[in-house]
Amino acid sequence: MADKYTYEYPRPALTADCVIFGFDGNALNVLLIERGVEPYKGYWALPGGFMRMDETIDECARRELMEETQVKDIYIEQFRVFSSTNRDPRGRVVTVAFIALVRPEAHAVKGGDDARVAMWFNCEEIPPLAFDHEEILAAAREHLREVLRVRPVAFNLLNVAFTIDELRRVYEVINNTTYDRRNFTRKAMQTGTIVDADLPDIQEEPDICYNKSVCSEYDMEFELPAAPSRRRRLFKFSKKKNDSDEGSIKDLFNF
Amino acid sequence: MADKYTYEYPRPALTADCVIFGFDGNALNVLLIERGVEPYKGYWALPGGFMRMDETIDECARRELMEETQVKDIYIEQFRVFSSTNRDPRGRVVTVAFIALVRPEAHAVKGGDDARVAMWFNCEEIPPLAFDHEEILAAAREHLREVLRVRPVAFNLLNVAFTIDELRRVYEVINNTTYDRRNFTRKAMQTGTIVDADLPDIQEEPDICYNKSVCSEYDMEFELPAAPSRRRRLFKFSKKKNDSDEGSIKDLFNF
DNA sequence: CCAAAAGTGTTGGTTCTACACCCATGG
DNA sequence: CCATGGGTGTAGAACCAACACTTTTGG
Repeated sequence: MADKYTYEYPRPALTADCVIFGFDGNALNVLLIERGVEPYKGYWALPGGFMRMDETIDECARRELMEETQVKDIYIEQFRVFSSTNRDPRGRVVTVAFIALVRPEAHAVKGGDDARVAMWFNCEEIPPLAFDHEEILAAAREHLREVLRVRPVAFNLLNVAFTIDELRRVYEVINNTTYDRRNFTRKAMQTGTIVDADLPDIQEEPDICYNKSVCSEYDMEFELPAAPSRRRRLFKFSKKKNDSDEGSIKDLFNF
Repeated sequence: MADKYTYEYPRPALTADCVIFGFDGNALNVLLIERGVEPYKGYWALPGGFMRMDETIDECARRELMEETQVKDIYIEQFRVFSSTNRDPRGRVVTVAFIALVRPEAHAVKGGDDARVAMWFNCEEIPPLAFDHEEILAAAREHLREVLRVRPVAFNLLNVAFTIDELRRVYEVINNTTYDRRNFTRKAMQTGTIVDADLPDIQEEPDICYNKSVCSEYDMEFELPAAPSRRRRLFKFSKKKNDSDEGSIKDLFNF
C-alpha cells in the first residue's frame, strides 16, 4: 500500500490496451469490458492492464488477451502509443495499443477471470467508451485496413478452413466496400494465397498467425468443422508466393 | 540528485528513439550520434531521450529530432515499442521507436546542441550500435518499406521539386530493387501522384509531410534549387487521387 | 417445392513488361 | 567531339471489370 518505488525523475505508468477483433460471419466485432471501478465506472473499455517489470509490453498484451479470450493461437501486433498527458484522470499513463484478431472458435468468451464482464460489440454500434478508447478503436480499424494490404492477416479472423465467401466478407467489412464474387474468387485463387483445405497439404507447416514481429507459439488445437454436411469448397491459407513478383512496378503508387 | 519521485508500483523509464533517414541522391542514410558517456561510451546510437511529464511521446521524438537536425518540416511517425527487460543495463527502459524522413536541405547537420557528435551513415555500412539499436534500425527499414506501399512517404526524402529519376532511385533504394526507367515514369505520372513543379500549381496546398497521425506545422522555408541550369523536368508531389480506385480487387493479395 | 447461396467463363478494355534510340548538356 | 544522362513509344502478354445462369441445399 505504501509507495515503495522511487526514482530520480518522474515516470509515467505504462499499460497495454488490446483492440480485439472478431468476425461473426457477417460483421466485424470488438471485445469490450465493462469497468467496475472509477474512473469511468460502468463504461465499456478496451481490455488492458499495467506492464509488469518482468515482462515485455508484448507479453503484457498477450497476457491480457489470454485472460479475456482463453485462446492461445492469436494474431497480435502493436500499432500505436497513446500518450496524451491528460488521457487518464488518475495521472500520467502511457498506453501501447495492440490489435488482436481471433478466430470464431474463440468467440465464446467466458467473463474474464477477474470477474469483469466481457462482451462482443458490432464495430458499427459501439457505446461510449472510457478514457480515449474511442480514438484508439478508430485508429485500430484504420490500422487494420492498412495492414491488410501489406500482410495476409484476414485469415486470422476465420477458422483455419473457410469458404471463399467468408473470406470475401471479411475483406468487404474491413475495407467497407463490396467485391464481385467471381472476380474475388479468381483473384484469391490465382495469386496462390489460398489452397484447398480438404486434404492435409503436402509440405505442411502450421499455417496460423502470420505476424511480422511478435509471434506466438502455434497451437492447432482446433477440430475440423463438425460434419461438413453440405459440400462447400473449403480453403485454407497458404504462405506461398507463387511467382517472382518482387519489386514490380504495378505495386507502386497504390495509395 | 535525490530520488524524489515515488510510486506504489514499479514503473519503467520511457524514451523515444528516432531512426532518421536521409537520401543523398544515391543511397539511404541514417543519422547516428556518438555516445559520450557510459554505457556504450564511444558507440554510435540512435538519437533519443527521455519523455518529459508535460509532453507526449510524439512531442518528445520531435523535440529530439529538432535538436539534431534543426529542421521543422519533417515526416515523423512512431512504429514500434521496444521493451525487452534487459535492453538497457542501467535498468528498465522502454523505448518508442520512430522513423523520420528528412529532405536533403537538412542534410547539413550541425553537431547537436548538447555537443554530441552527429553523423550520417550509409544504411549498408552501419557500425556496431549501442543497446538494441541495430535491431531497431533493421525494424525501421522494414517498416519504411511497408509504409511506402500504403502511403506516399518517399517524397519526404526529396526536395519539394525533384526529378523522376531521383524519385525512382528512392524507391529502388528502399525496396532494394531496380525499376525500368520508362515504365516507372509512366506509372508515376498516370497515377497522378506527381505533377509538374515548374509553375506554382492551381489549387495550391502545402504539399509537405503526408502523415497519418502525427503531423507537424508546415514550414516551406526552402529555396528553389540554385540555378536550374540544365532544363530538367521537375515534379512535385500531388495528393490527388485521380480516379475512383476505391476498393478495387486488383489491390488485394499483393503481399 | 421454393428460396437462398455457391459454383462457374467469356469478352472487351486496360495495364504491365520488355525493349532502343535520340537529344541536350557539360566536360 | 564525346560521354552521360534525360527524354520518349510500341507491341505482345497478362490482368481487370462487368456481366447471368445453373446447381445444390435447407426449410
